[in-house]
Amino acid sequence: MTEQEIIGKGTWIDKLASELLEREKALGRNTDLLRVESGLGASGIPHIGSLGDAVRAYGVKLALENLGYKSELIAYSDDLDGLRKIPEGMQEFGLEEHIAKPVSLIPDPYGCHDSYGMHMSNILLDGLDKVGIKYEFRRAVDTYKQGLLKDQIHTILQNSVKIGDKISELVGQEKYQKYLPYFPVCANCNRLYTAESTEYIADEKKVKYTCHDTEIGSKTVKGCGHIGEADIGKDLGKLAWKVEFAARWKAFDIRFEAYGKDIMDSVKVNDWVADEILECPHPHHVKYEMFLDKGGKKISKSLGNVITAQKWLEFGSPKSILLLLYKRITGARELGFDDIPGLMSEYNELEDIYFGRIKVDNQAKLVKSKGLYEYVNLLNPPKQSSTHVNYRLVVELAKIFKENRNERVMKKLLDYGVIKNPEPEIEKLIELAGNYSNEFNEQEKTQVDLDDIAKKALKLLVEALDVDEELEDIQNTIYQIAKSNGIEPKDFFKILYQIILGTSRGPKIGPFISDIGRKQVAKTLSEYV
RNA sequence: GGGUCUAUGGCGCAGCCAGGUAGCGCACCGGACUUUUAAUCCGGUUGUCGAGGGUUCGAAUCCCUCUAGACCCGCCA
Repeated sequence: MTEQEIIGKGTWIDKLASELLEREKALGRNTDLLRVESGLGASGIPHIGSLGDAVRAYGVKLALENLGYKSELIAYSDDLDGLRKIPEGMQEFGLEEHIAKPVSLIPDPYGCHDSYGMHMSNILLDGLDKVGIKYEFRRAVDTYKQGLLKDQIHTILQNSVKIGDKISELVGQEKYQKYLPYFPVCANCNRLYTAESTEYIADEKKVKYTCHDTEIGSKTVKGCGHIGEADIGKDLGKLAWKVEFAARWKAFDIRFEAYGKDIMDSVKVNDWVADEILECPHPHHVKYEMFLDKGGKKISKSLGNVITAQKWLEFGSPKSILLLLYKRITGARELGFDDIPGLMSEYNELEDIYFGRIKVDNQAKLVKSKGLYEYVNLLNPPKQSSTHVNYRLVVELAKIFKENRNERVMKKLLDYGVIKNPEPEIEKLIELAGNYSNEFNEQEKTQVDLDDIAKKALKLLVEALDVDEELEDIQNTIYQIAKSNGIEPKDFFKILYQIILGTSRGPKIGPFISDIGRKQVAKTLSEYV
């Protein structure tokens, strides 16, 4: 591979940006400002996958800028979507009565935002802020209220028959051969979906509707019987997803949008609508797989396995999230909090490559790794490398030291010669790794089988540890006690590890006992005698 | 019914999207060190890269077919 074949920073993001540019040039469009878009769901608690959509779109924006173009990320909250079901863990808020209402018209159950939808969007925006992503925030509710899509809605409704047929042809959904792809919000009961559009009055730009019972999932939602007209430029109502993106792409002049494979069909239809009905070439796309929960491993029962950015950041750095999202886009991936330690180390490794401390022979791979490092730092990499401490090591130490953790773990790291000075960065790492060890290394109190001989030996050890003067050699003491009581030293050590650490192995036990404190260990052991 | 992804030592995975020496962790084996456990350190073994075909000087990587599994869509957004 030669130098000139490498585009930008050599990552998939650069390749995508360059494809986008070539396409724009071929289309002959103005490239003064290349907008990229990310949709934010607002009906449920945002998963890390929703964050990924925006983070990756931001990556493309960075790549475009790096190639010399101006770009901007629009984060668009779909807060006119109706609430379809009550999310896990939110049963107690009495949201039943708000089913089918736009999430921006439902009060915030937590009382801290102007609506339910804004509360949810805000969790995502907060996540973006925390990892350093910059964006222009827009809301569906404002977009429709201000009539920003009215021309596109008009064109779409005038062509509804053609569109309905095409939807049926492309994805096999026949619904829009019968109904208009526009859902008014009922002026009487505020519900979406119950109000069924029956007719479009093109001259007045109004949609006639009737509010009646409808099925959402397996439940029936009551309509109020209201018959009304909705002005597409003023009144609340929204396009069906199958055509809405296209309208938005044209109105906002969007040139790139990534999408998850779950909405592949919608994108296919919207691309056609944009190209053929609205006569505005659809944006460049990339499809990504969904993150899946780890099969069989229940990581966080209480939280229902939802991985939010906020939860992730209790254990991992913002960069670990960015690395996860930028290292790859293809491929199905099972994701869990137990990926954090690996990502934390991988970041350090990338940093070493970037600063030349690790040699990489393959030139293309070197460029790619360096590029990835730069993207993880949002193309603003540090001037010098940070101090590296292995995350897993800190987790192990945090497991041992629960009291005065920061101080004692730091001291151990200094003793081991892993670090030269205590640094705030390391403190943060101890905090993260400490949270991780608290959450995932719950040691079930192992049932330790002790016979009388073992108990006697244990008792002798307790007495030996529980004296005031310093012990010369705890390691040897343990060994001697085992031997003189007819226990295999191997078995005796195993018993001690089981009691102290809940595992059958561990660090060299003499110095380890000193670290924890002799008296403390004596106390723990005495509970088994 | 339509679609997407995945398949790489015993186990878990990376590498594939821009073809160029098949890698990592765990496990396993050997050695060093410690009077003796464990830990640690050093070294080592383990592969028809799911099957078959094609492109190429060269394929885990690109293309086609097949097999198995997972997921998504076929309510709605």
